[in-house]
Amino acid sequence: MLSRLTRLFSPLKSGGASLKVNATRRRDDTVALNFRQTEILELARSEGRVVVEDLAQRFDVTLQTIRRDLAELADAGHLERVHGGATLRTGVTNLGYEQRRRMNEGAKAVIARACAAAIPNNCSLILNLGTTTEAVARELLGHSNITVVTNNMNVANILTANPGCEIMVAGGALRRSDGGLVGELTTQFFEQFKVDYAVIGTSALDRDGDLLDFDLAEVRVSKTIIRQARRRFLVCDHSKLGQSAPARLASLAELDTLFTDAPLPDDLMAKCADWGTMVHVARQTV
Amino acid sequence: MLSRLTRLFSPLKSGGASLKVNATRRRDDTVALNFRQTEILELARSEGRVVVEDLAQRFDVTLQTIRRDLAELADAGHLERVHGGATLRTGVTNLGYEQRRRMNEGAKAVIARACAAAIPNNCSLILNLGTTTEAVARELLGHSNITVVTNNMNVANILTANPGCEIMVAGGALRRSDGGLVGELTTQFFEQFKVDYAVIGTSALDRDGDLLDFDLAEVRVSKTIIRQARRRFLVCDHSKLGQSAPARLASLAELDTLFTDAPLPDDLMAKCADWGTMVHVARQTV
DNA sequence: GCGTTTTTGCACGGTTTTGCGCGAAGTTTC
DNA sequence: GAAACTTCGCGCAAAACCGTGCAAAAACGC
Repeated sequence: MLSRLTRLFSPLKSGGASLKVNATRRRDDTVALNFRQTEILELARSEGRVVVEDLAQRFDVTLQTIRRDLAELADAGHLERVHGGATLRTGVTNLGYEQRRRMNEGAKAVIARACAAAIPNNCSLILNLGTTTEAVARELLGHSNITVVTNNMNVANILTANPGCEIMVAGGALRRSDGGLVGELTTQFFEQFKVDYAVIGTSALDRDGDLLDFDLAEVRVSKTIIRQARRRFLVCDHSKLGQSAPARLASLAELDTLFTDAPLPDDLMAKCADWGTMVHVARQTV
Repeated sequence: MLSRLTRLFSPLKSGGASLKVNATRRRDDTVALNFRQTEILELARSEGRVVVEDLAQRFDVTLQTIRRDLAELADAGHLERVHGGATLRTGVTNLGYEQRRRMNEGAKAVIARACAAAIPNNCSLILNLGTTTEAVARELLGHSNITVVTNNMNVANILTANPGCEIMVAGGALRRSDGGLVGELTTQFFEQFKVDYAVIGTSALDRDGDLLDFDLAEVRVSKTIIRQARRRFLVCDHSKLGQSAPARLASLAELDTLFTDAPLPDDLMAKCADWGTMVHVARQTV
């Protein structure tokens, strides 16, 4: 812990003529990053963190080389070095949230990929709160000429890496726990838009096909989002199935497509067929 | 084969002092790229980067030739040379902002400290764009029970570390270069608030006491911020003095206090006295 | 065709980057 | 709280990469 703080307060040493720098120095004292460093930064931006060992393997270089890269990126203020790797410097680091993000990481990724594949270029969409919608943002990094409206600061951060994406951040009260913007003002903000697609997540999906959540303020925002979109996608991994939460957000009946990673129970499947809600079960591509 | 095609692309070699440049020089001092260079540039644009070795193989020329090409493309400002190849200039990294943040780092810190000292606990305030206002946010980490409304994502990130601070993020279009939220929607958002203090920065402060900036959209937002606050603080280090920028944001006359790090010229000082604008010159504490 | 200009290839010395070994610092476990 | 294990940073030597001068080759103008 202390080590992290020391790091924050040590950039003075790089202020003057720093010695061996593994990247070419420009006139203006900024540094042109080499290939690997650029890519590491991209990775960090999309994943939120990078691990020394993984990077070494990925680029087929030794650990020392990666460490040098990370040290430079940290010096330049782009990353924050931590034991074993590096993270983005964004302050929104909530332990519980990080944990939730890692849960079913693989499942979320395949769901997100399927969802992103259903979203064309040249369109507008809303991404709301949730770790799965963040995964969708990551999969949208390759899309071009899209406008994304979001109340999720993490989504906004991720999508800055995509120059072909205009980002509109919704106003509102910032929730520290997950970087979410919620409240009356957020609702008002979304009311000023009408987009082609909405991608929403949920805390729970019960047997009746109802989407449930814990925070009433968040639910109000989500309801508005659903209202302001032409097509509505739900991204939701199997762990949410059969769970419960106090606030009702919507019914699957109101949505166009559900992207998930495991087949629904037969009765729910039948209901979806009734409602005309498509169900897309994404499969792990080994 | 390719070398023969090169011919086709080297017109107008009309004289001028010929340096040793591997591309023909035109009257207007721009350079006509040869066939290979054009294609390299295209490749770079589509791939994001090019590798010396790959290019040499692709064009069936030696490494030196490619290096010469890249050197020229870099000279012309089209590419950024890095070890082993070259990347697009507008890479993923938005330097420039980092750089600005580091300029006069010390001065900004003392200015920010003075400004934060003038802000009590239990109040509401707006922090707008600018690296100096970010410094203020850092100095506000110790305050308690404050509400901060901001259109600066960095400020929001910084203040998440202060649990005694409610953060309201303004909605709007996200500007990648500095994490700023600007535009009509941002203005609308601020119009819904009335706060105790506004802390604003500026790109330039001229001899007439006018605050100037480059981006008109940003200026509109700033004007609104000034209107929605009971007391207005300007934080502005000495490097901004006497600078110029196209858009007029406000006059010192409209502000309550200026926090800076060097005394103003006498005439401007007199004007401030006239206007009742306090000037607080913060001193470096060794 | 012949002189001139431009471009390319080759050789060489200098610079940057990388890998390796080692002691120090940090993290985990019991 | 101490031992076992990782991870880290640094110095040094090898390897890869870079720029430059010079001569051969190609293309051009007339």
